[in-house]
Amino acid sequence: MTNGIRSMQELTKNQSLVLEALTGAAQPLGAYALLDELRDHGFKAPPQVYRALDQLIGLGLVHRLESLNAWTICCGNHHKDTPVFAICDDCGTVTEHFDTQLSLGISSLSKRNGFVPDRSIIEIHGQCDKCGSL
Amino acid sequence: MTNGIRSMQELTKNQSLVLEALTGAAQPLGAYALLDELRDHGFKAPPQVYRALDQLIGLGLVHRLESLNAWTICCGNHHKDTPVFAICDDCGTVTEHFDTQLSLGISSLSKRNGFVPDRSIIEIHGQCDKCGSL
DNA sequence: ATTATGTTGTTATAGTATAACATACATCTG
DNA sequence: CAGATGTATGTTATACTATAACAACATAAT
Repeated sequence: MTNGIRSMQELTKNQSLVLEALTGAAQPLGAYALLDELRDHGFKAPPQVYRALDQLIGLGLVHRLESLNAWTICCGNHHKDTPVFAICDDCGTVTEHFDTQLSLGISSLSKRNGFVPDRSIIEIHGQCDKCGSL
Repeated sequence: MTNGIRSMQELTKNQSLVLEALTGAAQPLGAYALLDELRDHGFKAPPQVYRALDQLIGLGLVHRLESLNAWTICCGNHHKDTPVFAICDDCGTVTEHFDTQLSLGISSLSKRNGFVPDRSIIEIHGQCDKCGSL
């Protein structure tokens, strides 16, 4: 299986291009923003972007922000913990956090309700440090 | 102002129709599912649905599920608290919860980072009670 | 080599949401 | 009342987001 081997060694060209574009961005990018940025590198159609994004998510290198329809790089190796995103509605900046209390809260609430959690989404909209103090 | 008065007394026709459709549904509904259900009642175009949904959300009667692109009725008067949704990926059932630990966690994390929270999204995907025990 | 399998490219289309303008209707003001 | 204002609603058109389906290509195993 080519994919299993490659995932250990390196990313495909498309995966690398998408990851670099996201890394260079100050904010999360939408799929079509990525497509536009990567046309010079040979990208021509949405599926190329969506596939690379799905694969990068599978590798834990990228997150999707559900409330923005956008993607951002994963900062760190906290795989398995639920990431928490603070999204500034003024300047668009998004920061990623990990929080034990929130992770435990998800587990606890799930257990209490007989629910088996698989993946959780926590996104906080508001004003960031900078924008809040203006 | 008509709206201020009406919001105290009653919903507009479109708002009522959308709310009833959501109340009668076993699961969250998408905007176009609502549109189809309400064509018999005179609905003809998406904006009618989206406007009613926005208004109902403003009134605290309806929630949007960001990870499903769908809407559901709000169960209760917990206005101000962050709702937590448990979404069964097997049967599609969604339950709404309120959790002090999670609410405090959101506040705490925000304060720690100088973030001013406005609205938060917590959605847990997994298997519900029923589906998990099959 | 040939088949089987998986990955990528490409076209077409499906699904979700909103802009923009038209119309109607109620309330306020002179 | 007449006109101004504000909101809600209807309607058309379009923008934005995502995936299905098939073709082309590459790779690995038999």
